[in-house]
Amino acid sequence: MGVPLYQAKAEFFKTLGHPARIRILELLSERDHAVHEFLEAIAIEPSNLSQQLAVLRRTSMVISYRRGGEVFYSVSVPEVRDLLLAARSILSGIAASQADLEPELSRTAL
Amino acid sequence: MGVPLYQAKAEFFKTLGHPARIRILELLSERDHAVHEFLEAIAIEPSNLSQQLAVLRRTSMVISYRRGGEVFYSVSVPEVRDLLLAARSILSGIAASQADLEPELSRTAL
DNA sequence: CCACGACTTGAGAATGTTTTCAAGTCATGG
DNA sequence: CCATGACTTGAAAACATTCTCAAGTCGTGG
Repeated sequence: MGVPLYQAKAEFFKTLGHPARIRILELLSERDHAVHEFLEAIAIEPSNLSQQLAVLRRTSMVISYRRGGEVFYSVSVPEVRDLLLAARSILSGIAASQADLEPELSRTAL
Repeated sequence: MGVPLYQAKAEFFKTLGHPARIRILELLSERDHAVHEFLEAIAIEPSNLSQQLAVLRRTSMVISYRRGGEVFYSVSVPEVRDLLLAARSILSGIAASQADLEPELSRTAL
């Protein structure tokens, strides 16, 4: 028998539970990116980035391919974009009923 | 200024990233439950359960109320149910292209 | 063919989360 | 009014993730 479903779900959400991985997925939901492009956008050490990308690869959320000297990444689960949008709207609901973090919600795409 | 949005999202997903918390939310998405009902359904120590409930309370995903001797919990963010469903379907997509955990996907509601 | 840029890997230290245990609180039935 | 069942809290131990640093791979331009 496989892993219980609720545990697979927990692991799935856990892989979304890291700021750098969220940023990566946000960027990828627009278009494929090379690793050095993430480095420009994300404020993270190359080796740390590589490990976060490895986490996303292991869970099959992204795939990588090489083109010339660069390595590109691509989302393999397009629905993740919906999840990011859903999180955004849930967060804005929670924020509305409380305080904090709200101003940010109006300016960004995801 | 508030917390950056991508970080708030990561924290949000992190609170979903625990098997007991997933079970709790699954049960709550059907109806309110008393703490002792979770205990019957979840295989977890009372104090551990209480801590996981506290995590969900802190992030405003559930609220609790007391009725007589029992404490009840209720989801305060109904959209979470959609997230659980989305995760289920994404997982089934990933599983279909690989192996493992698949059999479980047909029998359960969330 | 070899030096360089682009990226990954491994290993350990630093942090964070989860679990457990003992000690509470709170409401009710006796 | 106090014993009991239902639940929560705090603190420490156990476990897991993240970060950093040094060393490595892989292609390509010179």
